[in-house]
Order: sequence, then C-alpha cells, then structure tokens
Amino acid sequence: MATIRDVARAANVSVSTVSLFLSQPHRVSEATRERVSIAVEKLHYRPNGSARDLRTRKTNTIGVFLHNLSGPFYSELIAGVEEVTDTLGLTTIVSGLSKNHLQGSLRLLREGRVDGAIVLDPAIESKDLRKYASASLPVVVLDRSLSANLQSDFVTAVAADHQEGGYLAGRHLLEMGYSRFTFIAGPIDSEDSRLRHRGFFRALQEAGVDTMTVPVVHGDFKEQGGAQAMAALLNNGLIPDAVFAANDEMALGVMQTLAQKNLRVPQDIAVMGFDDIRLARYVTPGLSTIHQPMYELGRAAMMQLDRALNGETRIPPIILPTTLVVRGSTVPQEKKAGENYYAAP
Amino acid sequence: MATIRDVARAANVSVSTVSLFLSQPHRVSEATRERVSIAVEKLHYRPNGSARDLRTRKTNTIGVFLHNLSGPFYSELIAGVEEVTDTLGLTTIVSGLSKNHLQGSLRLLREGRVDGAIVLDPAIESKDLRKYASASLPVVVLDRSLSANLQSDFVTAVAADHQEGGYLAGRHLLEMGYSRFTFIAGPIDSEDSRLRHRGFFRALQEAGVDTMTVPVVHGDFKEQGGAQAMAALLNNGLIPDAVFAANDEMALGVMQTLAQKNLRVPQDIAVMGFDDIRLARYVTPGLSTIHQPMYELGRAAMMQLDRALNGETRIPPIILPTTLVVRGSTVPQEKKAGENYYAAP
DNA sequence: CACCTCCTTCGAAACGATTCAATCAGTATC
DNA sequence: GATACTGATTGAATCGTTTCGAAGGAGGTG
Repeated sequence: MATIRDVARAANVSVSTVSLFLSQPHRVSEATRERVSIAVEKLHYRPNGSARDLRTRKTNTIGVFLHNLSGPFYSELIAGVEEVTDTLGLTTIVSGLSKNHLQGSLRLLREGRVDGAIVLDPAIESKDLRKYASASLPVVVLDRSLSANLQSDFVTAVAADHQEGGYLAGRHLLEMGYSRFTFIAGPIDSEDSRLRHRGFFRALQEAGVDTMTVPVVHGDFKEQGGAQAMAALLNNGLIPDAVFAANDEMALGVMQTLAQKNLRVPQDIAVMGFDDIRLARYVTPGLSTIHQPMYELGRAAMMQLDRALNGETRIPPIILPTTLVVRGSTVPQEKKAGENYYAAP
Repeated sequence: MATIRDVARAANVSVSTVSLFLSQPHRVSEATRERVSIAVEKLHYRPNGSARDLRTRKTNTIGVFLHNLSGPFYSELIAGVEEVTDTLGLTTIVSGLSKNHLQGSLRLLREGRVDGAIVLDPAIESKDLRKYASASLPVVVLDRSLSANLQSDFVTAVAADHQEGGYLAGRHLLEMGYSRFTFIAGPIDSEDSRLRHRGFFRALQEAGVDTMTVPVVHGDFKEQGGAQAMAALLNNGLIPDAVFAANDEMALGVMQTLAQKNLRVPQDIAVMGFDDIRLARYVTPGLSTIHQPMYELGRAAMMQLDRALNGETRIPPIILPTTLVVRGSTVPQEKKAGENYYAAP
C-alpha cells in the first residue's frame, strides 16, 4: 500500500504538500496540483485511517450499539441516525447485533474507535458507560433513564414516552369496553417495561379499576416468553378479556398461545402490544399497539450527540411522544356484555 | 486520556515495559507487574486503538456491509459471522443499513479501517471492490458471482444455491399440480434473481412446460414492487394459477394485490417466495418459500475470510444448499381441475 | 575468577498521517 | 534598488503504540 511519502517522492514534492493537496487543493499551485494528482492516481494512494485518527485524535465515526435486530424497527433507528451523520460528514458503524457481541462492543468504546456512541443495549452496563463516557466520547442512551449510577456530564438520553404509551394502551382498552385486564411485563430490570406498566396502571386507576386485582406476569420480551406467560395464565384459570403485553414480540406469543387454546382474538380476548414492529401489521388479526417513532428517535439521538461533540455538557434528555395504532386485535365490546368469559374454552 | 507514557512515568518504568506488561504480563517481574498494574488502574489507562492499528497494521476488525435489514434475516447472517469472529478474537462492525450509506461504507474500506470485508450490498460496485480488495483487505461477496469484472486473488464468494432453489420451487409447484405459472423477477441486474429464474425454468422445462409462454415481470425486490407487478399482470388479463416471486418481500406484495382483487390464496392462485424471511411464517396463509441458510452463510463467509486473512489466495467460492418450506400458500390441485381460472373475479 | 545463560528492563526506531513555523521566490511599493 | 508583501513549498515535530536489539544484573558452571 502506497503511503503519502511514496506519493511525495513520485510527484517530487514534500509530504506536506501532498497533505495540503489532499485537504485543500486550491492552496497548491496549478502545476504541482497536476503532478500530485497524477501520482496519487498512479500509486492508487489512499490515506491511512489509523494514522489520520491518531494524529487528529478523531475518528469521524459514530458507533451505534444494539443488542439485536428485529426488522425495520431498529433499521429505522439507524436510518434516523445516518440521516444526521451524513449531513455532518460522519460515518456510522453498528455493533453488537448477536449473542456474544459484548466484548467487541466494549472494545470499540474502550479503544476510542468512535467519536461518540448511541447505545440501545441493556447488556452494556451503566457503570461501563459511565467509565468510558468522556468529553472525547459522549454517549446517548436509548434504553435507560439517567439514573444515579449513570450520572455523568457526558451521557444524555433520548427515549420514547413509554409511560404515556402505556397510558394510551390502557385508555384504549378501557374505551373499547374491556374490564378484565392482564399485563405481560418484560424482564424485571427493564426500565422501559416498568414505565409502560406504570402508565397502563395509571389509566386503569383513573377509570376506577383496582389494579391490585390485575395479574402481572413477567416475560423476556421475546415471542416465546409471551407465549409461555399466557399459557401459565390460562393454566391458572385466569381468563382476562384484554391482555396488554409490554412489547409486540410477546404479544405475538400471546396470540399464538390463544390460537392453540382455541381462544379467538379479539372476540374472546383482545391483545395489545408495544413498539409497532413490522410484523404487527401482517399477523391476523393485525395487532393493536403503541407506535414508537424509531426514525425520529435515531435522529434525535444523533442530534444530541452532535451537540455533545461540539462541547456541550449536561445535555437534558429528550422524550418523544408515542401514538396509538388500532388494528384488528382490539374491538369495541358493547355487544358482548353478559357472556361468561370465565368459562373454560 | 492517559497514555502509555503516563503509566510508565507513574510506575517508574520504561514505556516498553508497560507495553510488555499489557501484552505478556508473565514476562515482567512480580514487583514491577504490581506497580504497573496499580498505575494502570489509577490513571484509568486504556490503550489507544488508532495508535495500535497504525503500528501493527491491523485493526482486528471485520466489516459487514449490508444494504438494508429485514428482520432476523440479516440478523442471522451477522450472528453467523460473529460466531466465528468471536472465536478468532476479532470485532465485527456493520455498516450501510440505510439509504445513504454508501460514502460511509466506502470510507471504511478505503481507509483500511477493517482487516477484511463481507459484502452483501449491490450498491457497492464490483469495480470498487476490485479496487480495494488486496492482501491486506480480503473481501467475501455474498450477493454476486465472481464475474469477470470482479476477478481478483483477494475476493471470494459465498452463496446459497439460488438456481437449485428456483428449481425446488418449480418442482414443488409442478407436484402440486399447477400449470399456468408466472415469475416475478427482481431487478434486471440482480444475479440472484437471474439464477432463481433459471432454476425455476429448468424445472418447468423438464416437465415439458413451454417456458416461452410463462410471463415474467420485473419488480424491485420490495413489497411494493411485487404488488405493482401482480397488479400489472392482472390488468392485462393474465390470471396464472401459481406465482413464483424472486423473493419473499415481493411475494408479500403479490398476496396483497390478490387480496385487494378478491382472489384467494391458495384456492384461486398459489404464491411462492424466496428467502424465508420471518414474516413468511406469520402472514395468512403462511408463505411457501425457499429457505436460505443465513446463519450458515454468515459463518461460511467469515471462515472464508479467515483463510484469506491467513494468506490464502484464490479461494474457491462456496455454495450452500437451500431448502423448500411449504406453508399454506400452495396446496395440491387435483380437486380443482375443470374450473375456469381465466374468468375475471 | 572468568565465562555463559537467563531474566528483566530499556532506548530508539518505526507506523503514516497532520500541522505549524520557517523558507523561498516572485511582485509590488516607494 | 532596497523593502515589504503574498503565495507556494517545506522540514520537523507530533500523535500513542509496538518491537527489536542491546544492556544490565543475578546466578550457575568449570
């Protein structure tokens, strides 16, 4: 691989001139510009990124750290990030999409291979983030609140309004006339799940529902977990008329279990999810859910990061609104009063 | 940020000793090991990646270049890659998941920010690949054949057996008793589509079908494109009894159009796709399709790359088998002989 | 006691770029 | 004709590592 030295030699100029030519061509004379340009071509010269990074102490690269990838859901997020990085002349790299990604992701952070990070990955612990975040490596988190152990001048957050989303779900189910609710939560340490939970219960309480009587069962945010949670519920003889799952994946699992048990959605039991993943539109019936503006979240995160890269500190978090999306898995209940849902199928 | 120099000073040893301590601790004496270790801790020292890369001329990073991301489809691929990189102690980064990713992806290749690349992105042109591929940056392509303009010692390929897959689809539709076929192709310059097409027609020809009479219409590999292609077909009065789309996305579009026109799948028209994306299992009816072993493809690609990284050149391509997945969108046809499918709905 | 080994430690030279102050050659100004 | 100015070019330092050959010292051997 040819270096800038080789080019300089071939063009019979100094290294600095070549460098100048590369960055500000108008500052070198017509004649040398020509010669250098030819040398660059002939030698297929391409500047070495590591050397440049080392010298300039910047990588012009932003890291997006995800823990998995379900369809256009995260794809949208990345698209939002890239819209901003493109205009800023930065490159986006994504890391950590599979099981055992942790070591790799941390290495990128630790060794300063990115100028900034956007993190949506519960596997990366807050203490690590606090450790690595600095003026030269600001971080935007998407999956947690700025709790005590993440307090730092160089970490900020962007989030959808999970609580409001939970509230919207609750309102919707109430308006549809449902009355025997069940909540399928995510993992116990999921902040998102907790907020959705809280919003949901707030809506129920406002309507006079005694939330103490609403069963809550924890899943793992995966389809399988939702299916198991629903099965456990049914096996205990609990037959709600509306199930709200803390995310769409689990809602899908719930629908599967219901289908197996010959319970119809929405006639026998209504189901709601959260996220609005692509699949939600395709299953039958379509899944009513709470839409998270992933593209906007990505954009907002990157804009926050840009501010931090320009030296701002202690940037306040941003919360974006969620919206209700009604599909076939929830329907008005008027006409069905009187039926006995507690009868086993 | 503390540098290795700072550590050396703090521990009262030379820079080289610190470096040695970092890479082969057992080679420094108990006493200094202790002192250096403490200094590292106290200063929160973390080696600078760019400097290391510059010196060692390696990044220990592999780039995976994708053009978009549909669910676990690509996620699986990446998981397969990461399985291998993990065991090799390498880090995987992904680039190019949104619209305007090209400049960023090319920068990563151009500036030597990765030790090797796995490319599944038609937007990255073969001539660029040939330009960048070298002993120090081997490339594995997943979306094209090693055609003339990609001939290079440092590029190899991994692919699913698209032709065989097309053939399997054709055989299946024939066995089910269909007879009036239509093929919805991908973009004209898609090698994958061409191979699937060829395999499909081979199956038909073997069964004595005159493929000249089988209509082919080109889509863009997207849902929308499939929908339009099918609409165009129907508007021309062509009503096949089986549609084979070159990928699942388009097959989904086809199903949408059929639903709009009140044509039932599979009773009126059978539909097959290719890829076996996650959605295929969830739509109603489930989409019969050809499964691509994405995880295996990722693994195989990374293993090829590893061979190249170890100095091998001209590594022969690998082809992995595809499998038929039968779901609800295709059914045996015996009982339906005699009906007139050419009647407008 | 001289000579070898072995184990630690170290100094200095890379790696390939950027950047800044200095030089050089023309032109313009008085 | 001396001086100042402008624009083009350059030399050298620097970024933070790794690596290699050599030095220093302790211990063993004949």
